[in-house]
Amino acid sequence: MKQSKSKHAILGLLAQGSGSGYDIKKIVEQKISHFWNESYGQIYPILKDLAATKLVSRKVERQTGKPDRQVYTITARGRASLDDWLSEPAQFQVLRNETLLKLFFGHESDTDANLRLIQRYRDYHLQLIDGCAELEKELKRDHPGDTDLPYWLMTIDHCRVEARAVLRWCDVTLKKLADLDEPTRGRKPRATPVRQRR
Amino acid sequence: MKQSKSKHAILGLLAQGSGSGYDIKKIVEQKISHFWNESYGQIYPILKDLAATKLVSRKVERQTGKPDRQVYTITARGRASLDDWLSEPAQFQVLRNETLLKLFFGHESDTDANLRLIQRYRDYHLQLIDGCAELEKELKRDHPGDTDLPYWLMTIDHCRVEARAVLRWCDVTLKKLADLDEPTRGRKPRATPVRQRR
DNA sequence: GATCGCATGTAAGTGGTTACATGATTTA
DNA sequence: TAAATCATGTAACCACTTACATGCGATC
Repeated sequence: MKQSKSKHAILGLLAQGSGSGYDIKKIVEQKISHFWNESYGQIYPILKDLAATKLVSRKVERQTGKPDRQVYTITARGRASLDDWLSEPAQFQVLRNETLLKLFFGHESDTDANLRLIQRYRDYHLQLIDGCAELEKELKRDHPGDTDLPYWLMTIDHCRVEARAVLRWCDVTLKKLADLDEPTRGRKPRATPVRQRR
Repeated sequence: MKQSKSKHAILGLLAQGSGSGYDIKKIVEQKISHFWNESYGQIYPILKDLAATKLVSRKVERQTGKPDRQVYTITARGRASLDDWLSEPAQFQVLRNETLLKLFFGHESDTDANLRLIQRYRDYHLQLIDGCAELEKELKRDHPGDTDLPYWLMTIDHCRVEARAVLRWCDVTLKKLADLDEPTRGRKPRATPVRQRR
């Protein structure tokens, strides 16, 4: 098992506070979903593995009415492992962008499809920006004065700054696509069949 | 086998020109590496599968001195499949950003490590911008007047616009990190041991 | 009576990378 | 003579997702 990324992501979250697999999933969705994701299928086996290698400890919390919780807490060894990972340089993996892939094949498609493609991409980034604002408000409300907060806000800022840039690119690109089309068609022929090219 | 993404990526590249698995790999690296990647371990089995399902045809090209080439050409069925895929909306997958993950845990790390983290991220994006400029020049030189060119340039523009935004974010963030640190230390204590926190 | 939230987990499958095998020719 | 380029392919492995199973209590 390597799983270095997910493993350390979970370890890091536990360093910011003990919790269950269910808690981890909630935190991922709420606080870091703009740049990270984890599924239960990863989280539970990794927690088991972390416990087996003594990087975290586990204790059962009985609850009435609700199922028992397995609460995990980082150990000194876990801290050391986290610190090692944090001091290593981060990897930049090539991010696959399906929208750009389709746009790259734009000439194989038709203008309407291309416009729809970028319009959806634009909508998505608008929503992202809203989501960032929402999350920022929430975090500031729920964690005032928290020493972790400034770092959290920096990641939100990254998301927002990037989304804004992409938004502007969308506007420019929508214009370019319309211009590319203009010489060919005399304005809105509409009845373009779906499976047509050029 | 689903492989919808890689499969259609390869199909699309073949639509822009016939070629071998080796050619595909070259094109991926040269033209779309800023937002896509494919390994031989994917390419060759997918080409085999595309040929088996008649979406592409294959013919052997004998070469003297060099090994034979398996040249693949998209068929009418392949075109239809590509068109179907192009008219479907693109998916936005959550991109995992390890740098942001580590920054999110910034308080669990130390300021020097955080600064190094963002500095490396900044360097990477500077290089990316250079790479974009380089690629743009190359494509304009090698494919003047090509009908595909405008779409290719749009994807490069996306990369550049995004990288520039991230670059600015890096500068702001580096300052924020330095400011966060200032109240704690009276300027450059230097001998901070690696495995220290807070 | 349906669905949502809490809570833990597994099995099967997918999508992808890495490393390896082969081997000729050309370049450094 | 070492390494890079051309060229095709496979096997093993890994990371990750999806779907499923279970079951209680609260809300709609």
